[in-house]
Amino acid sequence: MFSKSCEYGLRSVLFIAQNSINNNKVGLIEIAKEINSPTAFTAKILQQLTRADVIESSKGPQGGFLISKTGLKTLNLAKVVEVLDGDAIFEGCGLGLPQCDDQFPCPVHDQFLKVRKELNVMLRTTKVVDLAKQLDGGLTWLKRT
Amino acid sequence: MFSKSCEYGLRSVLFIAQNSINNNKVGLIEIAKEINSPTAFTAKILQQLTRADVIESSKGPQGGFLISKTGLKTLNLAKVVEVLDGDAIFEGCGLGLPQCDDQFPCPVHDQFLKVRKELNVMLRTTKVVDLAKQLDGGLTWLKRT
DNA sequence: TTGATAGCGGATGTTTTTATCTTCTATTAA
DNA sequence: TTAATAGAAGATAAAAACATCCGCTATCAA
Repeated sequence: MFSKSCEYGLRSVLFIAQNSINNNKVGLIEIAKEINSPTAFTAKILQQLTRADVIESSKGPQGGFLISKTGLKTLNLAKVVEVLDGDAIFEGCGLGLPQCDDQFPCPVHDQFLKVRKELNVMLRTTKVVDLAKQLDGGLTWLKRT
Repeated sequence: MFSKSCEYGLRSVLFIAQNSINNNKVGLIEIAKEINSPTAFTAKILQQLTRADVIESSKGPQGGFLISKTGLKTLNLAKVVEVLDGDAIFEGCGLGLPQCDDQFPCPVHDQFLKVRKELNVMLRTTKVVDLAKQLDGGLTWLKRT
């Protein structure tokens, strides 16, 4: 469904969000360890998310990553996916045809339009902060303890 | 959503099905040309589909690919996707977590379960033969003429 | 002010996916 | 029976995705 980058990105964002709720900044090493991802690769992804203003970073000792209170209010899954995987999953033709649109639909156009729309709505309406709260409450897991 | 292999595979199957409806066998060159795919790569994909009994092939002059009448009756999109992309799209965790299940759900488990289920139902209930008929009737396109 | 820390950015390496090339075998028709 | 056709299969190559390494810069605390 998503690229590895996007999976690591989503997991990172959720873990950072969980910590930001508790006013806690988290560093790269801790993030990679906690979401079980390759450290250096995760660093690249966090850089992308920082540049896109999805998360904030600070350098130096006691540095790390966080999501601001205002950021938490609006951040949804779609934004993270968009930054890391682009809009292919939202827009692209199911059969990979470049010329497929409503006027010249591919054979699976209608079927995919419906499913993709549902995915889009789900990603757009699912707020990171809500998932982070469930995670913090022990209702969901990023890693088997 | 799907790999390139799977996209080419689905397009091939639909084109072969359209021809099989009209009792027409089609060769590799024609398929690749008609669905706008790299010929040699498409050959590999057709081999996979042949081995999996999704399509049938015959060698030599007048050889080519086809889908039998009985095959057409039952073939759906899910089968093709399964052969070429495996079941990751149906089963895998949205965040790529290996230990994610109903008992230890990841933060997006419920949301993805729903979307994935819809995708699964859509792929299983969409019959290749019906899409092929629409294609044959000029209602949908695999290639802009 | 200086040393340690931690993120940044460019270069590099590995693996997987995508794609091609070549040789072989089965089939058909003349 | 033979020449041409067309798919099968293995080796090879190119591109993209995944991942690492290393020197740099900003920051904080002593």
